[in-house]
Amino acid sequence: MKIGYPCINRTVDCSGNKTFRLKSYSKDRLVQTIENNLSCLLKILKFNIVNNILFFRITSDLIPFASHPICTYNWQEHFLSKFVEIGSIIKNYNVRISMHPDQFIVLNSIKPEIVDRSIAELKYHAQVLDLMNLDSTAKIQLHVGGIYNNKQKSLERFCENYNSLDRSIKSRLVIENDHRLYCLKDCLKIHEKTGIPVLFDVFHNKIFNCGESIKDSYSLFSKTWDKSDGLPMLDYSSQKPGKTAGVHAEAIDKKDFLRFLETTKSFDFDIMFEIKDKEKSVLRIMEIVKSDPRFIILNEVRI
DNA sequence: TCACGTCAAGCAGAT
DNA sequence: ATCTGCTTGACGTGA
Repeated sequence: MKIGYPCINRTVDCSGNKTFRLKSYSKDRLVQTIENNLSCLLKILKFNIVNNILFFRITSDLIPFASHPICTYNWQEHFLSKFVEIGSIIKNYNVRISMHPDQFIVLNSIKPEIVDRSIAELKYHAQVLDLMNLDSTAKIQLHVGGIYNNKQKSLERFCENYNSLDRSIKSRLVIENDHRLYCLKDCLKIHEKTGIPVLFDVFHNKIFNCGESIKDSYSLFSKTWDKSDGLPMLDYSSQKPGKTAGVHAEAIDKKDFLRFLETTKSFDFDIMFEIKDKEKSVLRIMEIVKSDPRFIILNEVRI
């Protein structure tokens, strides 16, 4: 069991998700931005390792415009040695990696051009992980997509489009229950048809579910992960008090999380904290869970 | 140097 | 018709 956080670290003195406007695109600007983002990613990973944070979500902004037609530069080759270096650190310290393409990626869209763009973006994500030589336990998590007034048809369209994907994408793609359209049960249906693993979002499930009992949820989603997929992944967050349902909290609610650990003590998975203050909440929780035998702890790491 | 409108891209429900 | 939330900031123009 590992605990991680997504994309951004506010403690290190760099920003690993720098980008620029499409209007100001140039090869030089691209190279310079990627250079910054990759160096910062390495810095964040080292920070994480020293602090026993062994799960991390890499930002989709790593390579700006990677799947946009404007980007014809071979960044893959130009930065190959950097990718390999980062990948070695990840593997040497047994770090778990995920990525989460953003809301524009809709594999079950009714518009073919959106599906095409989405596949191009998935290809970019898979490529990043491939260039780092990571195995199939490094995952790309995606929501099922839209409903378009017909959930059954839209669900089937997801399965068809998933089946047509390259092996390199399929081996990394997992689906996640969202907070208003596709519940855990829907995702499990898709798993039955395609074999795709299901990532469980505890917070989304609280806001929107199809009546699955909490206890069942953990064993049901865990079973969708094969040995080659690694430990099941789970997204965890708390509601920001006084905000509309679905808004993520600023910091982790310690009591709520300890209760969660208690109810799930017969399971093992990797937990992603979707919390605004990122690594700070993870560090606070790490202090508490250090003694929990389920957690993987590195001792006295120098890097 | 700073504030703030806007940024490649989608969807659906709320306002 | 427009805004909100989604992993979220950060770019860059205008003063």
